[in-house]
Amino acid sequence: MARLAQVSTATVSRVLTGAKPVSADLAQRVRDAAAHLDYRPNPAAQVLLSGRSHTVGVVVPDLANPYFAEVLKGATPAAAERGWRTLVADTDEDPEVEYRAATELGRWVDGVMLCSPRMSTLRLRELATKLPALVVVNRLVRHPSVAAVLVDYHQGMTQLCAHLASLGHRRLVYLQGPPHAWSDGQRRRALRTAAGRGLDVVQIPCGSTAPDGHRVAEEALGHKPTAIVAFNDYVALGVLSRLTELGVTVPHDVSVTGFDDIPLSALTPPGLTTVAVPKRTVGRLAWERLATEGAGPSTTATSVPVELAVRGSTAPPGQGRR
Amino acid sequence: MARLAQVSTATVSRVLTGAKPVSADLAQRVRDAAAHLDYRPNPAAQVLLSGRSHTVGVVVPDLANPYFAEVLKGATPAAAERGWRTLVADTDEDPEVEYRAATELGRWVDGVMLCSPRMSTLRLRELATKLPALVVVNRLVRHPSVAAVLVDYHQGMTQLCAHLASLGHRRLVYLQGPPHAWSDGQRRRALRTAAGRGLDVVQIPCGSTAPDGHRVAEEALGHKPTAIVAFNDYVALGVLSRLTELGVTVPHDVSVTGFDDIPLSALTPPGLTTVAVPKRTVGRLAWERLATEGAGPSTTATSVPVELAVRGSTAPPGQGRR
DNA sequence: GTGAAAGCGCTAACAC
DNA sequence: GTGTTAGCGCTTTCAC
Repeated sequence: MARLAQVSTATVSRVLTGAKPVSADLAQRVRDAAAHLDYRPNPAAQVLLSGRSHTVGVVVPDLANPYFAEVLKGATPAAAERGWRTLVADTDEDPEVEYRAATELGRWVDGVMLCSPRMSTLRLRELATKLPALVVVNRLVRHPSVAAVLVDYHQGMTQLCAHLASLGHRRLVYLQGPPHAWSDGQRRRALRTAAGRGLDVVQIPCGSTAPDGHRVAEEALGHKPTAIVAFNDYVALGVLSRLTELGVTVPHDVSVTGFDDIPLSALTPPGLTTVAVPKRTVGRLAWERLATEGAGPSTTATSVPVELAVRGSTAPPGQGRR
Repeated sequence: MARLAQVSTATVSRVLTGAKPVSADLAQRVRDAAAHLDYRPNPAAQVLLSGRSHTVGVVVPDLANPYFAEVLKGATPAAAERGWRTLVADTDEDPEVEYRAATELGRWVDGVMLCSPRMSTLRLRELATKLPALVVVNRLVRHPSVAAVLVDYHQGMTQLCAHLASLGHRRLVYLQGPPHAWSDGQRRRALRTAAGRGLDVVQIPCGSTAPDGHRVAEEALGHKPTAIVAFNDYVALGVLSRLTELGVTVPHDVSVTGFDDIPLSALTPPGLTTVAVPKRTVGRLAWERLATEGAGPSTTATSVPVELAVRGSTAPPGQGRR
């Protein structure tokens, strides 16, 4: 390459990085040769020398969950705009895999974006000291070097409860999310507050997928609620399916709500009442927190607002069961 | 590190890689020091030296599509078992982004897994010469250095048609997938054969998502089919939603089929008749083809069988519309 | 069985 | 403005 252009390797580097001025003549020769050979600097050598890979690692509990896929679709293009890559790891909801994936990624990348981590706070703090930079999505971590982007689940659930209460609902069943999910805790905190205001809330363990919702729907019904509040939309879809099988009509016999607002939610008759979360925005913001690392104390968490989306799956109760 | 253990860096390397025998005494000192410092070899340096990153790049058109998320969940653990990483890129169905992503990944990784590529065959061949190794999923490429893993969509669609024909269906509407999708071509090839055997098939452009299916369902109905054959399950779910809105009963008024067998398909009443594709197996096989690169001529494509899954969304036609 | 040293490809510091 | 050189951290000769 340098030989073809008859210049030193340093000159090639200067032309390609634009770090120092090079005479027009040489610069052209270098560019011609580079184009001719389809030459690109070896990334490994660049990383070794600079210690920076311009890559951010993204760790998610489950890529098949549309929520995280969307977060990724927010983060990746935002990063690409500045010439950064994203490297994704799926942990299958396993806290141990999560920790290992983050640690290992940390050796390659300049920063890690940890989405809805299931690991303990202790290990999370450990990670903070090991990784070059860390931003956590959907989990509050009090640590000077950990940035956080938080969706306001508490506010969303509060709005959902207010909506149901205003329709006249008094008895709800809440289908809990995965264990150790911070976002589940936020939702439940809001439910406790709502319960203090006269709403009767039964909670049952469930999960985060449609099969989970399908499985527990009948049990939920056993508690005679007027509304079933699912951890997220995907779970709610499973609930709706099961209710249909059971001959229970929504919202006539029981109301159902979700959370997140995935594409199917608007379509599935009668339309799922949910809380819209700007998922791509979450991804973009998380990337930005990582990119502007050091531009200020990261102790403040970025909060992302949500919006109630009322559709056909909620209605006043009390028409009674058939 | 080497200083702490009072040995040369070469000895450290030999202990850690296990390349050459080292006396028990030294080996223990090295291991202790490594554990104490939580030492790990710098990956960039290893890559620079060896030219191998033990990383495979996976390029998919859309991560939000459960299909590709599942393929990934097949490939990643299989690769991890051998100490390999996967690096994922989402191209948003854009052939240009796809080419760039694969090319750029190729500089980092030891091989690229290109899933359902939308780019032209010409560019695909170009890629083959640029990349260290290439396996293509769901696309037939005749090139000596390109391995292929193909799902037998043709066979699946043939079975689906046979099933519908045996129920007595004579007029179908097929909702086409994304342009340039090889798998769509395979399905259509099977449909043409079926058409030659007396099945009347109307094809209309659609896409690969639930909103796509929702959008075109009414148009499909306009062709007065007794069955609607969707490109995939996700599309079919959109169709089912729209039909419900329109007061059209499945399978009484019209039968509906999907393809792929995603988790929701089994749940959604009345249960979606579809073709089950072993998605994780596809991912695993693709990884294996990449890993055993050079272990033989890659000109033969690996074919993955599929299986018809009959559920409630298909039934004999002819009860007529209400 | 062990250490010293070369060199992977690149960029920054240092001559000229 | 340009070339020469050192050195990023590792593994692999090559000597001993």
